[in-house]
Amino acid sequence: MTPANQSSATIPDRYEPAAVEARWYPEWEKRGYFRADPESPRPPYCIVIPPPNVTGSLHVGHALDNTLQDILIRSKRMDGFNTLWQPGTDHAGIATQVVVERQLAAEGKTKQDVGRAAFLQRVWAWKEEAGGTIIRQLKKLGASCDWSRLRFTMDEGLSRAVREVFVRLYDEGLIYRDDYIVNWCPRCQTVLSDLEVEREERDADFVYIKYGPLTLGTVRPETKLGDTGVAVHPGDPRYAQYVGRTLRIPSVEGEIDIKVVADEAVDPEFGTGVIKVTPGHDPTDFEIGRRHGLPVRTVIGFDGKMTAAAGKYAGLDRFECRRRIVEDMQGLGLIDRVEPYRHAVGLCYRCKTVVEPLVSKQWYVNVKPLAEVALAAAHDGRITFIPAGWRNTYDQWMQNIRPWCISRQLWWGHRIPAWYCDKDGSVHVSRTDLTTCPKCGGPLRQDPDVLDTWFSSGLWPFSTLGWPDDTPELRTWYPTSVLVTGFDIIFFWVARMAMLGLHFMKAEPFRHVYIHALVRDAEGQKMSKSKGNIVDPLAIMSTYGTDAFRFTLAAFAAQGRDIRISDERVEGYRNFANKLWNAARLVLANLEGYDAAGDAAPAGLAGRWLESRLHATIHDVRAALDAYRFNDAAGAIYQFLWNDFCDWYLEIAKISLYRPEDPAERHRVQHTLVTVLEATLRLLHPFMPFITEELWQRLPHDGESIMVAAYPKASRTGTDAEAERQMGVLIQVITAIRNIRGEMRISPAQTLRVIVKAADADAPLLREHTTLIETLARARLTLDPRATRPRASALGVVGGSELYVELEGLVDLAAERQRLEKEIKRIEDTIAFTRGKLARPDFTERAPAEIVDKEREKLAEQEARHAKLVASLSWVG
RNA sequence: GGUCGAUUAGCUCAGUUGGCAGAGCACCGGCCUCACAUGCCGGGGGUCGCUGGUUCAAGUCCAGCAUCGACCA
Repeated sequence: MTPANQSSATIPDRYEPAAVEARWYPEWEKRGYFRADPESPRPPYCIVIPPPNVTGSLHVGHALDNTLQDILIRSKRMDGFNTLWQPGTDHAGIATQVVVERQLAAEGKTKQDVGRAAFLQRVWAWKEEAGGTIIRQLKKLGASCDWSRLRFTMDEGLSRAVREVFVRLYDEGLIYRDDYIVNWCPRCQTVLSDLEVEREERDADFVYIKYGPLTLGTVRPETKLGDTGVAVHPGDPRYAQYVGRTLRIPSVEGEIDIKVVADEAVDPEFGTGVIKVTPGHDPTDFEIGRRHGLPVRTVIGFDGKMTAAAGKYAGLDRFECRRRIVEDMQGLGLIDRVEPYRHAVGLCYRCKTVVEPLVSKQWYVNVKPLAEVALAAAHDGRITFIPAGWRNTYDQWMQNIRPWCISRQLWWGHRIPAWYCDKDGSVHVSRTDLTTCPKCGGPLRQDPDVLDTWFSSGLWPFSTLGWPDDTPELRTWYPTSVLVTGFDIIFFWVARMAMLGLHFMKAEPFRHVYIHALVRDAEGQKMSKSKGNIVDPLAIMSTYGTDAFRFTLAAFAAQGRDIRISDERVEGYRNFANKLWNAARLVLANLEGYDAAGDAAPAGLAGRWLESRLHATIHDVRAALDAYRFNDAAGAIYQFLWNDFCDWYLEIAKISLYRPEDPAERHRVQHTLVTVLEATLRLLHPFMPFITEELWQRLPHDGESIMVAAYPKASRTGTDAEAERQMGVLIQVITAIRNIRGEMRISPAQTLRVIVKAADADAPLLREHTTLIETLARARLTLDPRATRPRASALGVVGGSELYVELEGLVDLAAERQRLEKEIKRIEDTIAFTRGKLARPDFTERAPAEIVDKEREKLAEQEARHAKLVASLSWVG
């Protein structure tokens, strides 16, 4: 046992987080506490970090996500598990490339100017420059990741995993190339997967165009140039006569031929029930076109401008073309009418440019078979969602899953391992780079595209552990224990990790998926740079301390809710940290003469009560953590520390500490203070790692760091019902006296004289703890079983006992009369309620006997209390 | 349009098997009481969105409605 190593004289009366945080984190890291050991015989516990963008910086969402992970990891580590928190970052293909392109643009250059190799060199340089930021920030947050295992999606091992997966899926026929309609971002110059397109409601003109005998509505008149048909619902009698015919109709480009087809996809209720079919520029139309053999006519190019096929509109921006074509049609009398319309527009999730559906040749994963396995794993409980409701979201997506477009027209990322032979037209997919065609020996060129970033992060739970090699890490920690992330990422990560993990590892990548809320600002708005309502976690940490920030996040992490964060809320928990600091200061200031090694006599009533409360708290915290109820865990500790420990026990302890007539009693109190505080610090450590380490080191303790001390266990004999009951009586007595003082507006400086007519059952208890009551209530007690109520006194009733607080000369009695009347009114309401309940035969006959008995008991108590209060009215008249 | 969620004190939110509504902040009153004014003591404040239903008993279960939100199309 290490003795307290610093006297309280040197401890400031306010907790100053900055110095403490700066001291302990490097120390923990230096001592290797974060390091995981795959050879350890202890039970494994593993979390892989959802990898943040390597060149990004920490936002509040990361802070929440990683605080919760750290709470889990630290508590499990302390609890004896062989924990690995696997850190890493991803290369964020589009986002990172955009940044570097912008840097080049500032120099007046494009990436084509510098060329692919030089461009990639610049991206790597930028990655080296910016790549450390988020890692440093995670350390600032206190994250206890095993940094020696830091991985990056584009490092050598993970790149090998990516290639292995690509080749295997290709060999299994699950990866293929197809000409299909894709989401194209004209700004980023790349294709996007369905998931990477965001929807946004926008106002638009719904233009009704005359198509010969038909009229149809569209929000995209410019795509009219690409129309190769019109479609109606097969059951629509209005248009049945036209189906199958080819109409020659006037158009901006002169007369054109349009085929009329019937297709189930048309909603007869919508607009006129006729739609134009533009297979080259609309996903639905593409499908309709395929079903009816309509040709694809591409009129908008990859640059977002009209192509040569658009005739006189060629070269115009697509939106400019829209205006012009409406004008022209208006001139030709081809517009029937224009109506306002609100519809969802697809936007690039990185740059918010309106996505253009285009037909092109891309690589796809047929994820359907993988999804079926992933679905089954969630159904039979191998993967459990917490809260369970998120499984629905996962299920629905998995059930309706569509082929995953994985190629991207970017330079930054994993180059697709496919080579084309122009001589014989063959395609070769390979684990190793190829130079000559295996078939004809001719030259090969590699596919210029790279893979979707999410393709590599989908492998994360096993690629980071060494796959495709059979490593000790994989054997020890796969499947991992839990994935902690936000619901916005269920499809991007959770679903892909589940599919790929199950496919390649034949086991689920994680047993639990804990989905937490999204962090919003104080008004409940989603944070965004454009709104300027970004809460900067680093600013909060430096103002209020990392511990306060972490605790705030945990305390608000109730399941299934958004979290609104604001300075005031963090301030409250900053105060909590300060409260703990000062409580410890009080303890440390009173350890003189304390021998930690010496045996303490059994604690007195208050000590036994406190230990019982502590055990209940430990039990609650563990149960809450097991269920990922972080807010309950945080709340239980907060309540115990502030209310039970500080408000009650410390005040009681002072009696013995400040009046050391009885050294044995003083020693017992010291012992309770030290052991309870020490255990509470350990319980709190995962939430507030810094302040708890600092205080723990100053208290007598075993071991070298709280980080590697044992997480408190709730023993079976921990709770002491009798001590809780007895303390409950004392607390009620003290509160009753304080209540009279408060209501009567008697100064705290005034010692009250109180005559106690104790109920027989409680008389010994009250006699034994007279000093305790007197000190906490600031009163002088006279215990007298035969006391009569003095004139000019206030009455307090606790159980069967009566308290007479002498008011002679202190207050006017009308005030006490008022107070009594208020209390009588209140108890009469309660009695009426209870009587009403017991009067109904339905209740007494049908409710369980124990519930009815409880109600009867309650009523008796209430009536006794009422009688005493009523009787006492005459004493103040 | 489909799916899911929310609606509880002035504000932000807890409320896990149905059994007399809780917290923090804010507010009111009293205190610089030798750990802490980032504090201490006391207090007020809610038809638990609306309407029905099940039940002895509903914030809690069921149905409908209203409002808000998210996701998917």
